[in-house]
Amino acid sequence: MVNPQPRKRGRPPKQAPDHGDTRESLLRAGVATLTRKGFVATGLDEILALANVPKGSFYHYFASKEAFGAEAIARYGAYFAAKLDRHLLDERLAPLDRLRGFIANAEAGMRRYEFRRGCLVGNLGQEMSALPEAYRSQLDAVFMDWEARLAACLRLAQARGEIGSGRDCARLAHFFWIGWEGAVLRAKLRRSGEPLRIFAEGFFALLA
Amino acid sequence: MVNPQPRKRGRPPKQAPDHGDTRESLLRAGVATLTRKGFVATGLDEILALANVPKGSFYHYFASKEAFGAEAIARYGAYFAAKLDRHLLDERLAPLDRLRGFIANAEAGMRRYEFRRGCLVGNLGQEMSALPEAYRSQLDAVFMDWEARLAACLRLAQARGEIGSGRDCARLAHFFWIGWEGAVLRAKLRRSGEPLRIFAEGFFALLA
DNA sequence: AATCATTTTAGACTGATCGTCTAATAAATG
DNA sequence: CATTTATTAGACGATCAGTCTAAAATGATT
Repeated sequence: MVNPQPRKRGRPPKQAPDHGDTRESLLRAGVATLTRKGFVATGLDEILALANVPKGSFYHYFASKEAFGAEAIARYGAYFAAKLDRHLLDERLAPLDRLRGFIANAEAGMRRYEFRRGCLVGNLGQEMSALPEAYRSQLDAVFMDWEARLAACLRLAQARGEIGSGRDCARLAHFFWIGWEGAVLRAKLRRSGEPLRIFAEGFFALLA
Repeated sequence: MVNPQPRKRGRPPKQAPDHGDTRESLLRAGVATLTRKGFVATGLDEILALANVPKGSFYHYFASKEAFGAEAIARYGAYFAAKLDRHLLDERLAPLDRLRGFIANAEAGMRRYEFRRGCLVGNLGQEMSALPEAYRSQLDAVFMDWEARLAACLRLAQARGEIGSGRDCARLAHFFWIGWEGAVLRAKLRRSGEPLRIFAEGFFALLA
């Protein structure tokens, strides 16, 4: 349960900074649930129950499920980009070791939820043909953002001679995220981190 | 529309061999729709309308939506395995060219539907946490079947020295399907065959 | 302090759609 | 003609996203 305490009716006090707290709980619960079950399979009632927020509040803060989903995508995209940077910009490690660190961390994260949660962006991407068309460009933009961050890291490795100088790092980054989403999908299906490791191994073999 | 003619109530005449036709129409329409929209997002009404079959008939032929889905998975798995064999066992081509042929054919197939249809097995795998648990082993088995067929083809290439003799072809095949599903997902999202080509290029680079 | 305005919540309600089921219908069978 | 078997029509309750009204609790105004 994300926010177990009950809420009081009426306007909240100003010094008790409830401001945006309900909204925040909803988004947190939404990201968690969408990451696990996807958009179509997730009912508002489920998010509401997880956040301990009454239904009446939802439509006070969000215009629709579609608008809520768009914010959840943005939220997840930013959260994940920050996590990525924490690894890929860590100057204590060699560039490729940073990527290895991210991969290990991602597997640990999936294991923590018994491989039931995947990637929100991947989930919604797969559902695209049943989703609001406006999500398409948003999801694609998130991928491109992640790719740019990875490409920068790969270029650092390339400058150190750890990636052949002829290789196109942007293309390699593209390749990585294409395959990584497949690996996450498969890890969810098999309830195992092995697909993540198999893909990672292949990816690193490709760089040499 | 898969089967446009209307149906009469009551037991059908014997000489007009409708036998199994309704059921067949349902499965065909089901595979098409599940390949496009996934399991949860697809309502029975949509399949029924596509097959031009009345709702009451559905539960005459199938015990439940879950049972119907299981048959659709099996149907798609077998259909796809046959398509795979048509390429991978084509002795007129060198083993790796057979794989290239399959990839090109798959891209053409996706383009034909404007990249709106993906892979039924991949779709349902992604939805797994909202699906009947019984699907898990079934979907995994389909993947393993496809992997075995690809691995055999790769071993042929290895025997011809086109893949390093130290490489584990089963593992390479596993890598391929992990990444391929990611590429299909991305192709759907971008409405473009480019992700398929980028993944394929990387995969072949990995073999050398 | 009393009043008013604003923000938020409670939860019943709507219409659509979901998967499922029963009773009726029509042909085959004896 | 009576019975059995195959098929369908349409009703059913559950659940869905989304709406709405009234109540409640605070801030602002006087």
